[in-house]
Amino acid sequence: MKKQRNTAQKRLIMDALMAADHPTATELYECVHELNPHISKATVFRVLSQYSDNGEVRRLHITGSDDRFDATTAPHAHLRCAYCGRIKDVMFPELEPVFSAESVDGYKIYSAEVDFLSCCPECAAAGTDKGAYKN
Amino acid sequence: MKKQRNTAQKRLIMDALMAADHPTATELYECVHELNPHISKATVFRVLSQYSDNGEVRRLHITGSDDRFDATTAPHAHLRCAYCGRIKDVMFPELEPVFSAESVDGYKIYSAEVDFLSCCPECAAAGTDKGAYKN
DNA sequence: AAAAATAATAGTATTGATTATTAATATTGT
DNA sequence: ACAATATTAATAATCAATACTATTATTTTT
Repeated sequence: MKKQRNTAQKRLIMDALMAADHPTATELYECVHELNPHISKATVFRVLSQYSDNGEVRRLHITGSDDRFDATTAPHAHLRCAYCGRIKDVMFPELEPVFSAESVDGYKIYSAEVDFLSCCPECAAAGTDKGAYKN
Repeated sequence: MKKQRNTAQKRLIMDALMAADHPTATELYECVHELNPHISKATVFRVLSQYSDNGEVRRLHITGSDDRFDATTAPHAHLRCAYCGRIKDVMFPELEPVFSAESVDGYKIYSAEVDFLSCCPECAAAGTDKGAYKN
């Protein structure tokens, strides 16, 4: 792998990612663009992919949305509200064996992604829950 | 929800989906197009979305690929080989509590998706495994 | 069994996220 | 400072997914 350099753009993008909440690349671009209107969209995509390849950032493949990015690297699952779209990090004991699996059916495991489609308390309180399968 | 009709196109698409192995919509379109060259790409996307909204089909958002579709509705996780891209359905006892969770942190759970990034036995044997984080 | 109402389709155009390209700029090692 | 290498901005290109629309198929009503 090519040696990587530390640039102002990368720092800006990483800082914005840590401040943001599971943004898509495009959302992060908009965010970063306000701080430095000169930054390119392609740079955001490239830097995120680079960090993701390193394992410094996790790329989330959430159904029904573009890829999202997460600066939290400790093992955790995601709760996504089907109605308002918010995503919450979550960890509980039953997930432990899933994230620590090293081999399954002869496949060597590198990492696991666990996503729950759900209804958040706020949307439930607002009566938004239709019990849908929608995804 | 609108009442749904059972059409020749839908049957064709569903049959092809069950015969195929976690295809993307485009792959499925190509497959179906050979049997009926008159069928429209938009129809494949529409029918798959319809089934997915019903819960008859699961939509998978897999890293580095377009959405894929799975006709198997019983709870199961996916093993994806980081090198050859193959996807294998898998179920083991430790996953049971994950798929049967009904509520977490006040979020009401509708469904769970579990995906393992891995190296399949064939790619491991071929020495392809680089232990990568790549996704 | 027509007519009316509704759903689905084919074909095409459009959208929008992501990737490729390339010339210019910045960073690092010597 | 110089040479080698990595990074970037800006733009163009790609391609999955969606929107649109006129037409066709199916169901329901009369």
